[in-house]
Amino acid sequence: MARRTTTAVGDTRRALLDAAAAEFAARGYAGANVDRIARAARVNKAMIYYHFRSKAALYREIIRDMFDAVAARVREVAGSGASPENKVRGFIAAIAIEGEARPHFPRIWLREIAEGAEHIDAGTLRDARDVLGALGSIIEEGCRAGRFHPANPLVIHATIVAPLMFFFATGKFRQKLDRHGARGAARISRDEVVTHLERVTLAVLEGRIA
Amino acid sequence: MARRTTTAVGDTRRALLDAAAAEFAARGYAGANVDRIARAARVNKAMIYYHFRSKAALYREIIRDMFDAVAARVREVAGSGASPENKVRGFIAAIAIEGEARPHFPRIWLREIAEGAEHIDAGTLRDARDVLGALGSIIEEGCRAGRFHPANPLVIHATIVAPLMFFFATGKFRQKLDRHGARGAARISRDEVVTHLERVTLAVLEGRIA
DNA sequence: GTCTATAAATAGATAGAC
DNA sequence: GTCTATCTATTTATAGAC
Repeated sequence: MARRTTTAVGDTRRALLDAAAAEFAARGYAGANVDRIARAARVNKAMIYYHFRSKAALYREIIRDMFDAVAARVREVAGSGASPENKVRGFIAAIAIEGEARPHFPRIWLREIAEGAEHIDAGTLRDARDVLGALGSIIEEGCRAGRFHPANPLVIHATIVAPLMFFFATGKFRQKLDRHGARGAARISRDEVVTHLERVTLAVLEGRIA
Repeated sequence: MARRTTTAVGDTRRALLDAAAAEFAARGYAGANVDRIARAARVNKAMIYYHFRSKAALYREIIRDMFDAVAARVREVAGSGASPENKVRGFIAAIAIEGEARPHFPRIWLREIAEGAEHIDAGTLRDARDVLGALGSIIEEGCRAGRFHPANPLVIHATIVAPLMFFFATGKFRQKLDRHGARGAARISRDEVVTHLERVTLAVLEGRIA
């Protein structure tokens, strides 16, 4: 019997991580409240300090998990045997899938940008660098194969990642706008955005823009 | 003599607004500290409650100023006699100019998105709706003139505004990345981003993408 | 691993003199 | 309009029992 009567091992930890991600996304690092996190996780507050060391350490762990997942998926795409075109599609999908799988990631990501990556540790910074590097190598590979024109990876990165994070993070905002006269602001699908980004990015890289 | 010996009328108010914008950008609404704002403005803390009513009211005023400025500029572009193509260029320029003129705007904008526009009053919401509406009418005008293909204004908006705000807000982050192995992350100009967005957006709207 | 109780610091806000 | 002093509530964090 590997389980307790009511609670599985690690449940408290998981519940805290989930509740904390929601709280950090909604209120930011400084605005987040450990009491509220504990209450939402239906766990005693002291457990935060037992399982993690501090509010800051809890936050860093959440950040690290998110960026690790994105970086891993992107590295996998870049290292695969796919064509440069499909690697670009895979890159866009990687960001979209991870941004969607972790409902609080996009909002936390926006806040970290605003904060100048202040709460980010060396490993997470390496993740960010790797994502950018992977995109750069995909572009280079396409250029060597004579299928892509040279382009600044930072510009391509910004025009893919920013709209995607923006889209995922604006769910609430768009519903509010919809109710206030911007008819249809809420009616837009994830696929519409992804397809648009694929079309545009590939057109740019393949020099299909007059 | 309309001035006092040392301090012009309204100086305290202005100093507080500037210091507060910096504080809110760096730490978010909940994380911002009124003591720190007063200290940075070299003004007594009680002045915040005299000139504004509360921390919340001070924040709302900053938000309103920023979005009013953007909306005004965008409305001007949409209502001008320019061609649809130049109106699109004007729209992109409007966002870029205001995002650049108010150094704290992009980071505060990112945070507001993350917060689901919680601190936003009705006037500011109207601004947001008008910006989206103006872009929609520019696209419609281009379609009626047979120069644009139909496109979802929300998608076009996201692919313009998100990368621009992202670019302006990531100044610090990109310098950090640059020092950590992402060679050239800091070496990218505002004009490079704006030119890229103009080219891509017009190519999409004019159906010049295969 | 989990709980109660509480310490210690910091926050937003105001009263009242000048 | 500006300043000092202070009130009150909230917050992170820990000690210690179970």
